[in-house]
Amino acid sequence: MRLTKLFGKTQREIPAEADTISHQLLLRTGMISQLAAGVYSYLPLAWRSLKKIEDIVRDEMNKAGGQEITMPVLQPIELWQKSGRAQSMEKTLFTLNDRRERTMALGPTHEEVVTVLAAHFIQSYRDLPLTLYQIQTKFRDEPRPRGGLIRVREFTMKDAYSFDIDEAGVEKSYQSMLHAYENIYARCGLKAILVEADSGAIGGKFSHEFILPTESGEDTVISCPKCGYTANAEKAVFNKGKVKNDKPLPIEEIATPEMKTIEELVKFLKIPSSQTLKAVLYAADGKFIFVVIRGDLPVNEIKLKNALHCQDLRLATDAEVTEQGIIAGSASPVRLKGIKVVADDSVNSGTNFVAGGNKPDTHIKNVNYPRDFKADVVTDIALAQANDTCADCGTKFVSVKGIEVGHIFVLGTVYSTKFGANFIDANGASQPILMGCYGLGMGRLLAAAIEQHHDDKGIIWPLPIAPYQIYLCPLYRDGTKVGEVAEKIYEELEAAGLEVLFDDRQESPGVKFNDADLLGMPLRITISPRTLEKKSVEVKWRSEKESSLLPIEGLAHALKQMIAKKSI
RNA sequence: CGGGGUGUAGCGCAGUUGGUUAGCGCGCAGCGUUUGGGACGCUGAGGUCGGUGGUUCGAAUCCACUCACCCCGACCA
Repeated sequence: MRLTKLFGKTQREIPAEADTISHQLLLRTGMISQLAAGVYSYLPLAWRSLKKIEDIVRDEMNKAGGQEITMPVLQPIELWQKSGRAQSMEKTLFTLNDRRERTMALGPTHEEVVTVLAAHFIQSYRDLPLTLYQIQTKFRDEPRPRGGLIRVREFTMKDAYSFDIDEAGVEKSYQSMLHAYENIYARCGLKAILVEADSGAIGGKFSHEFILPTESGEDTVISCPKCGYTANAEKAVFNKGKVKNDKPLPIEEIATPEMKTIEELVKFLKIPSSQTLKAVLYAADGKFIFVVIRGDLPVNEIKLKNALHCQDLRLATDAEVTEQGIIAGSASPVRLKGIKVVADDSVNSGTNFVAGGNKPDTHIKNVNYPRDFKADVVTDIALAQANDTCADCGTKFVSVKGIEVGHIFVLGTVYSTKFGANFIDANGASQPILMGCYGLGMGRLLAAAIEQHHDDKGIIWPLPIAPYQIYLCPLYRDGTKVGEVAEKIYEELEAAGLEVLFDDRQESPGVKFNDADLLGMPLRITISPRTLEKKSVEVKWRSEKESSLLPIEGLAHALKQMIAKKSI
């Protein structure tokens, strides 16, 4: 491809709206263009790269036994009402009305449709196991699109669905997908880590996420450097330890003037925060919830949400707190009546805690569970952080931020039961099909790849997903043969099946080199009077500092070898 | 939805105690000189100052409403 013909231009300045590095680079290279919040056009360079990622994904899906299909984006809302997700996904679902005023949804994912499809065609255990997948556009009205391609409202996703007759079969399907995912990231030249995850709104038994570590990531991964335990912070369990375990003493009110936060209280009383109980007030689907947790631990709202089985969870407003007769800054589970209490199991990790007094400027000493207060639910609702200790081996956790680029679930019979997707087993009995689902965001993977592979000059494409393998960069000079030779080399390389982006612009060397670095094709070939004297061209990997000379004679062959060697 | 911010040329910005022809840099077009890390000169094109309504002799500038986009939180590939 000639740069003078390529649709899309590089730009020197960083667009003001872009904060994330991948977003900045995608815009500066002219790969994407925004139409609305979370809605983008993909220009030729981005599209080529996406196609390469698709090819890899498709290949691995096929190898894992998947069959490619395409399902409708336009879906009757009744399907979503039947699964219950019209409610649970609520505003995320894009809906529209057809001319007969029937409501349709633009598919945010395809569990409903694929289950209906499976129900149509699967009758016997002989039809199973089966894995179907598609690579296709999804629509989600995200509350907040962000970071360029990292979180968008219209995006291409590879989604696969497995169907099995029993647990053992599900396990097998799940494992083979897991391996396919690992292959995909490796083949794209990306380092993804496998973490245990919360299964979220899709529902189901257990799940894993693949996270690409990068600073601008939305997720936090907690891992144990010793035993290898790795989980999303949303899900991670940890050892909360034991704190002072003295004999329970009688409760006692103490004056704590102006002490509203745990921090202030701890300073004032000169005790560790782990010796206090913190109250956090929530509204869960509009109902008031009193949460108690040890003072040194943050609440994990995902775990809390799961414990409450609620759709919507938010902090209670000041007005709601006051309405319940609770004194903010001194809220207490002791002597609380008529309010649902959820306690983190850390309330059992010690004795004689300091808790709120539910009176202004007052706290209570020597609070013990369950002697002094009751909880409707006691479970793990604490958020794991770096330096917490591993529940398995007691080592301190480390944490890393990253972007979720893949998520796999075991669904069980959640959808098959709702949509009557059954099969006849070997004994002639009807049973619901066991399902799994496996998602992978294509555009997000592209963005994450850039996040992981760039420097201050621009992108450094991993070879397998680079839009072009080679950046051909002649430095024109009047009265020399540079132009002529470049044209010839361009034709030869293309003829040899190499992917070449030919910078045929009449620009100064500085401009060309800077664009070469910005665009980040893996190999740069420079032709100048200087190299021509030696009947050579200069070859340089974008990822490396040093360049070398290669003879023009047999160049295509030599480059192919370099590329083949790099691909291994 | 809650909190914060920004809308002036394709991009980055200035101009905002109201004052007439709205500027600068990059980019773009033409000509010339240049050429191994974003060269230089000259000439030129390009603007509903996000929108609507108001105040005023006069609004990019003041007021009201509104829209869009970005960032932080709840959601997710």
